[in-house]
Amino acid sequence: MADDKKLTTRKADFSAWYNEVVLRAELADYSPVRGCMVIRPDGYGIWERMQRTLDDMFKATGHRNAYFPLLIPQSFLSKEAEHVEGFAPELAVVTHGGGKELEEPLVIRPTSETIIYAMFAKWVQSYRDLPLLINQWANVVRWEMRTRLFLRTLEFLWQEGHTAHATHDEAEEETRRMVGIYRDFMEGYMAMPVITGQKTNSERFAGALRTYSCEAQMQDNKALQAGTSHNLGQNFSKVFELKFQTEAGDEAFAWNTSWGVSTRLIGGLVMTHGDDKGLRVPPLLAPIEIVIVPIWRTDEDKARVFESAKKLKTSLGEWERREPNRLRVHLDTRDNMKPGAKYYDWELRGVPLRLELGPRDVDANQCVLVRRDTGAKQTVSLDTVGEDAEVLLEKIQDDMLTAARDRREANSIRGDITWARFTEVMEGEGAFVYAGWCGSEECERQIKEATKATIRVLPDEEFRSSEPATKCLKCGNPSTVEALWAKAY
RNA sequence: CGGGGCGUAGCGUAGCCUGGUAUCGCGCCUGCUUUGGGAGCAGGAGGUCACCGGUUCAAAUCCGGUCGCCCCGACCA
Repeated sequence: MADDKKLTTRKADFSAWYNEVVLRAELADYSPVRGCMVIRPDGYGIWERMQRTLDDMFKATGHRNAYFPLLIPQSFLSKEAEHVEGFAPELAVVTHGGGKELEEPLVIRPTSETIIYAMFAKWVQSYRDLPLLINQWANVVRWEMRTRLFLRTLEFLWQEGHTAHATHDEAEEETRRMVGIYRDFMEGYMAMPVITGQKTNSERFAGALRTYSCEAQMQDNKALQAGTSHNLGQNFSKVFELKFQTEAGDEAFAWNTSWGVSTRLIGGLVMTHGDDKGLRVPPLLAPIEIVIVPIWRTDEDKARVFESAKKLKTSLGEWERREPNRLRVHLDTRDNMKPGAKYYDWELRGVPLRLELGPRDVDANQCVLVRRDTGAKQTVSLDTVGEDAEVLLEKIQDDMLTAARDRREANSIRGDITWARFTEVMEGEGAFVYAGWCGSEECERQIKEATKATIRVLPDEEFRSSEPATKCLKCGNPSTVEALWAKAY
């Protein structure tokens, strides 16, 4: 780095840029164990806001939290054939406990379907016990070969929802409902637009009937699978004997769903909104929404600027918002840094709104508000700064979503596309390509082999092209469904 | 697991080829002056040179081995 104050630019090296932002904004740090990470307070603060919001959304749709154990008997994993096949390569297995070799090894959960449905089987007897709507916040372990901060680590934090229903249709409805909730969260809070749709069989969750996904486009035009929701059918209920007596008195297997999002979302946030100055956090998820930077020249100035700044922090902190939350304000009192250095520091950390207050401002009963997303400055009266800040924060939130959506659309290609053009795009800048697909796994496989692009989803109706491609991207046969192709994280 | 790179102060590094007890920058501490876009000066603290073994009067440096981490590929939320 020629100038170690500056970040590597996104254009020069996107993945170096990403690592630098995560480390320097103090979201996370490497741990002594390969592939594991420490989530630092600034990163965890974002996660806590995500958790709180999602948790409220889950509760509002009737789900309740519970906690299931970290350790699962190995035999449980083996019961569902596809499931064990899918997860076997990445399991961490505990073979010893209390100084002795265990009779049956225990796996550290890579996901909790098996233990949860085994328990559900004990709890459900009658259709009156359904639906059973459970969520848990937990850590899971998957022994990945290649790891990246937040995006892929050996251990990560997530929530996994698990439900049991009396009918297929109810389970399907639940599966779709949760995709909708995820989408609302990602767009409404993260300002990260997503394409929703169904996964092809090759990308389906191990053991599911169908998998739906929310796919976001990162600034390098690669797709990030941001959340998934699975209709598990009766695959797990059959092997764990999750049965119930129907209203008519028959015995039936329950229908299950599971759905999850993880700390990977934080990586998505960085790669959606970050710029060459650092992180940009959407206001609704920002642990600090407004940072006050006081400016002074003399001791006398310092005293009255600080006094004014403290009052401002208090009054903003008590400002009523549309939600029961208050404005989250931080006053930067560090006296060993010049204001300019503080600006760079808070820009790196992504605080959405900066409030500059100097002697001249105090005299004039005003302050300067600076948007992190656009850099735009405006001078406002101290009498109205609460309203002004609130309006600006809402605007920033909206504008960030719009900007991200515009960028995604500018990097999307629709309609029939030649194979030559497709490979050129995937080898170059990349894009979301809505192309025709004949439905054969062979074409899907060949395209992946040739270009590393995969079908991210078969998009839901509202995302499909008004004039979709007519021919399969690979074989040229008539297209049976429109598919969204992209390289993925 | 293949390919590449790197381990020297909290961080980033020079020194290694050609052996002689470690350089510089940032950060940190103290003081003074500063503060509206990355402050200046002066003084100061901070090191098992990743680890183990070997060669040598002498090893960060040469030789052998081990470990770890990062990056790029095959698998993945």
